[in-house]
Amino acid sequence: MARIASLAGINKERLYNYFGDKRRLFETVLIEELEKLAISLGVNAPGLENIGEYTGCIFDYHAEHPQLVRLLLWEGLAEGPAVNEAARTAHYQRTVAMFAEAQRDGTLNDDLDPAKLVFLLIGLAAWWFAVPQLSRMVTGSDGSASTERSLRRACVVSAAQHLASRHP
Amino acid sequence: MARIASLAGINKERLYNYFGDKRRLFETVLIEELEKLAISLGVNAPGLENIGEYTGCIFDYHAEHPQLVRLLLWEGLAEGPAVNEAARTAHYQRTVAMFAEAQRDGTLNDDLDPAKLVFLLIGLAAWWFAVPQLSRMVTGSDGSASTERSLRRACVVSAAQHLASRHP
DNA sequence: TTAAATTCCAACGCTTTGGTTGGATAATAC
DNA sequence: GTATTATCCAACCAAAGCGTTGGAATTTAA
Repeated sequence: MARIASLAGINKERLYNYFGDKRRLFETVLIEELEKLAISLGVNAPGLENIGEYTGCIFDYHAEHPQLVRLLLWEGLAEGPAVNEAARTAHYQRTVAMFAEAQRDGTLNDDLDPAKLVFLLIGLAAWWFAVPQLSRMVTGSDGSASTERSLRRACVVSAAQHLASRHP
Repeated sequence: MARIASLAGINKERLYNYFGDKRRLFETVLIEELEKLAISLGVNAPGLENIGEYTGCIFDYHAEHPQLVRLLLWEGLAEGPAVNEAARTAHYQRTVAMFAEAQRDGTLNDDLDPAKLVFLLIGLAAWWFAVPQLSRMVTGSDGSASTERSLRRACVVSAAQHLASRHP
C-alpha cells in the first residue's frame, strides 16, 4: 500500500480514505479494468463473423494493459472468493449466449460448446501475458519487439479462426 | 515457511537445513514438478500424430497436479529472473524441434510457427487451471465434477486437433 | 557406553506490511 | 475575515514473515 500510494503521488492515508482497505482497492481496480476491456471490445472488436479479429482485439487490449491479466491471476491464486462474481458471471453468460446464437445461425462452427469456446478464446488471447517467462523460453523472444508482438497476434488470430470459424 | 514446515510434519529449522532459503526451496520444487510432468508425458502421451490426445495428457497432468500451474504463475508474477531458465529453454527448444519435424513430414499442419504452436497447446491444457474463477464464471461449473472435467478435457483435445491436425 | 550426529522446540531479531493517529498545512466555503 | 474541509507528513502499532540460535532430546556410530 505504501508503494502504491507513493507511485500514485499521494500518501498512504489518502489511499485508505478513498478505498477503505487493500481488498476493496483491489476490487475497485479489477472491476474498473474489466469494464475498460469490455468497452474497448465494444468500440474496436468486429462481430463474431470475424472471430479471428475479435480475438485479436482481446490480445491487443492485454498487450497494452498487461496489468489486467496479472490481477486475474492474482485473484485466482488467492484463497478468498472472486471479486463481484455474480455480475461478472452474468456478463460472461451474455457473451456465451451471443456465441451460441452465432453457432446456431452458422456464423461460427458448433464443434465446441459455446461456453468452453468463449473460455478458450479468452485464454488464447491472454496466455501470452499470463506466463511471459514461458513464452520467452519457448519462442526465444521476450515479446516486446513489435515484430514479435504482431507475429504473436497473427498467431492468435489464426488459432481463433481454426477453433471457431465455419469450415464447411 | 512456517506453514510449509508444519504441513510437511517437520519444523522450520529442518526446511532451512534442507533447502537453504525460501527461494531455493521454490526452485527445487518447481524444477522437480516440471521434471515429473516431462516424465509423465514420456510415459503416457502418444506421438504427435495424435496431437489431440498428446495435449489431453498435459491436461490430465495439470488436473491431477494443480500445484504446477500455480508455481508457474507465481514465477511469472514475481519480479526476479525465471528458475533454471537455460535448461528449461533447451528443453522447450527440443520440443519445438520435434514439432517442426512433424510439420515438415506432414504429421502436423504447418499453419502456425512451431514454437508458437507449442506455446498455445501448453496454454490450451493449462488455462483451465490457471484461472479457475474465470472458468467457473464462464461455464457455470467449478470443474471438480468428473463429468465436467472430462467435458473440458474433450474440448481441449478437440481444440488441439483443430489447431494442429492435418486438414488437407 | 560414550561420542557424535540429527532432530525438535521455543524463543528471538529483524524487516515488511496493513492500517491508524495526531497534528501541521494548504485549499475552499461562508 | 473565519470555519471547514482536504491533504500531507511522520510517527506509531500490531501482526506476519524470513531466517537464526541455543540448547534439550533422540538417534546413530565408535
